[in-house]
Amino acid sequence: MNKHSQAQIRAHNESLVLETLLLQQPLSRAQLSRRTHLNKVTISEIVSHLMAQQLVIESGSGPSRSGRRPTLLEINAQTGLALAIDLRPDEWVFYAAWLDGSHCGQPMVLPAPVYQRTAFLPALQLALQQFLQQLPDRPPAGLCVGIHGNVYENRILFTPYYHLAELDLAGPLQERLNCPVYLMNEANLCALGDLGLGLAQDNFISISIHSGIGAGLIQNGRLQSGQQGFSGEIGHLIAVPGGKPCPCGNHGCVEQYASERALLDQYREFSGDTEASFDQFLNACRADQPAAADCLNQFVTYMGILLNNVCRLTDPAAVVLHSRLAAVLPNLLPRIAAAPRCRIPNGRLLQPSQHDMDSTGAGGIYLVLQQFFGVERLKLKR
Amino acid sequence: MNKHSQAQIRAHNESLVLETLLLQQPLSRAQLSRRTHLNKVTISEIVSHLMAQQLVIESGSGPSRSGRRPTLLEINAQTGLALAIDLRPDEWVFYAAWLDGSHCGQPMVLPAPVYQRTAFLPALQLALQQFLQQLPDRPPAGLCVGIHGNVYENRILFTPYYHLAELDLAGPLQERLNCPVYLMNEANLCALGDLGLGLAQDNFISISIHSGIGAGLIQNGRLQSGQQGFSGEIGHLIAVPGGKPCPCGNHGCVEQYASERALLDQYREFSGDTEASFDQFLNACRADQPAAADCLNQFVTYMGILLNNVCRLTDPAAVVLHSRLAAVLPNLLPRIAAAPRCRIPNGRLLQPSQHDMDSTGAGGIYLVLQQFFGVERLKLKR
DNA sequence: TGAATTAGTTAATCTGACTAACAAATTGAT
DNA sequence: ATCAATTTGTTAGTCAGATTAACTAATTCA
Repeated sequence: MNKHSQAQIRAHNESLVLETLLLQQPLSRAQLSRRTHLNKVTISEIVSHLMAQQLVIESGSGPSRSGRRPTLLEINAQTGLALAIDLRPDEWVFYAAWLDGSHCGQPMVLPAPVYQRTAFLPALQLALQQFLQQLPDRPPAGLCVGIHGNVYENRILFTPYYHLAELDLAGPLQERLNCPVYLMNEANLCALGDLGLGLAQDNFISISIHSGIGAGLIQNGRLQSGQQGFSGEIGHLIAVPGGKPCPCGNHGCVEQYASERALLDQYREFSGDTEASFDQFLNACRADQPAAADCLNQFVTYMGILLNNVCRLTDPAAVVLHSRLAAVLPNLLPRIAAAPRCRIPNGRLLQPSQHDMDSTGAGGIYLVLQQFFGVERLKLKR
Repeated sequence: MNKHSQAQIRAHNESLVLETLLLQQPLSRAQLSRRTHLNKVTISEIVSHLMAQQLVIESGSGPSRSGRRPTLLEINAQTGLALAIDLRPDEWVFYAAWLDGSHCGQPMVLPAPVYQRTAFLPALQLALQQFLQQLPDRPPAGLCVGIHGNVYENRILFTPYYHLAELDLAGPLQERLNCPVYLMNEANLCALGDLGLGLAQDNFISISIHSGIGAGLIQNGRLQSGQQGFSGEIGHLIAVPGGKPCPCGNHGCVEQYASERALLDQYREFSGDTEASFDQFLNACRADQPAAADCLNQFVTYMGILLNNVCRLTDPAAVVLHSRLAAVLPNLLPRIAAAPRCRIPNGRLLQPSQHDMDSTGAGGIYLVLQQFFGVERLKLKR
């Protein structure tokens, strides 16, 4: 708990007004007053302050059945940019959005240069510079960098692909951009992205399947990252006691059975095509080839176990699945949900991600805006 | 987010003062001012209000190196009683504590009468009446009833032992006692009890092993009970795909391998003594009998898997184990923590429960006091 | 005995939300 | 057209609660 005093009331109520606007804009002062239960007068004061800061603008007047027509208020989205970068193993993706979360231009994709550790930051700075030049000239509200690995309080603890542990990315970028910089685990960002889209409710878990398997856990509308930022490492839940060895040192981790890498290995073995690519596997799935179908059966089984375990422990309202498989195979999710071992509680949803902007990027934007506006919840405009 | 106004500031700051006192009493007004960062004057006002309510008393003066000696303040523990009941399958236990969490007399234990559903509430009312007669005559601050089963927002959804689903316990008790009544899952209460003892930090998980296996999940100092109060059902994490059938409908739930019931079944099979009791099993463990040792080996293995799965998903700072086994076998916990599959993150603690008051009861007291004082955290006096 | 120090109180000020009264704008009935 | 009814938004004044500054009270130590 923290001390409260007048100044904090004002800050809090200002955030409340912003949050309400961000979730339901456009709104008039009168509507804001009704929704926040703050007095009309208070709302007017707060709004004029926010307008002085250029955060809010009047955007015309709304309809009325009888009585004076309301002056509509909106977040002044054009005054700043939220930035996000997804540092994937194979490519770097740069995202920019206006302050309401709507895209600003297209994401920029670069093939990931494999640099030594010391060259990493300069390369990133350069790429970022290049990206910024394409953008309208607005002060950045913040930058969020999605890391495939473990991050805790802006420190990188471990990355499986690059060797970034303890490399200070945030400091130099912060200095260069003159805005806050946040580092965050990629799966956690996916969860924030789902939250921002309003796809899922206050309690859900967002599962990302790539070459590994990770998850982000949202409880009571907040991301739970655990004591050291290691929560959601569900790729290393043990699905098969004494099963296949995993680089983590254990045996039988789900990641060895249901990740893209595991599926591809399996497919290569079953099909005899030792050079097959993941895309070829996807095509084989679509074509219902027996080798691919066997792989999928196995995938469904292990996903069922994984979902059961996750749901039993945290009782989410929904599970969102981020996977190239789900995008390609429309009946995959129902199959998983119906798997005998899945046991997703009655009526709970297993749903695919629905971002047009990639989820990690959307999550980064969400985080930046959350911090910028000092707000717990908001909605990203598409 | 909620609107803030002057009245709420005062309520919040009053709670802040109470919370600080509850965690660190006795304290002087000056110390309170320093710890809460509230002004001396404000503290004096709040304290005199709390004293008028009989919640706080002056308890003498403290030492001083130089200058006026401070007047020490304490929670006025004797003005009310917190009550808790643990409705175990085999017995009912009634607890009473003063407002600082210290015991008031000994818990009352009754063998659980197996009544029909309709007779349950009258029997409970009668027993409670009897318990209250032994207690000093103070107004109850609240009553918490620990349920072995699923509870959500004071509604009982499912109980494996009694048939209490949708039976309204809270309403009638509330009316009789004239104080708030809370129903809560037993494993969740254990976790609150551990929190109250200060045994564990802000992120931990508390695992209870009886005939089944349950858990309570504390994140950021708050109990996470999931969307429908079903979180922590870890007895039904799948440890062995396609393993032993479980009444829940799945196969291979940990509960079928590491619960007291599972251990006893196993021991009866291994030892050939089909009538052995759990206490006999415990004795056999202490005596290092081969059949018992085999059971324990299996237990250690499955607990290792369970702990790995739980820790990977939620990244707790500690795991507290509530089990008769742990109390009896001092080297059991180190063995589990060292199990090859346990993978509790470096330096994280696996520790036994340390309540002298039973954990469920302590958790009930914690919940009642939390609500009574309107406070997030507090410390139970032993 | 008095200087230094700490605890707690009193009186006055400041900030922010609220109330009441009003002006402005719009609909719809006469 | 005109006026009543209704809704929006503002202005002026009040109230609650935290803060500041200046005080009294009590204690240690030289």
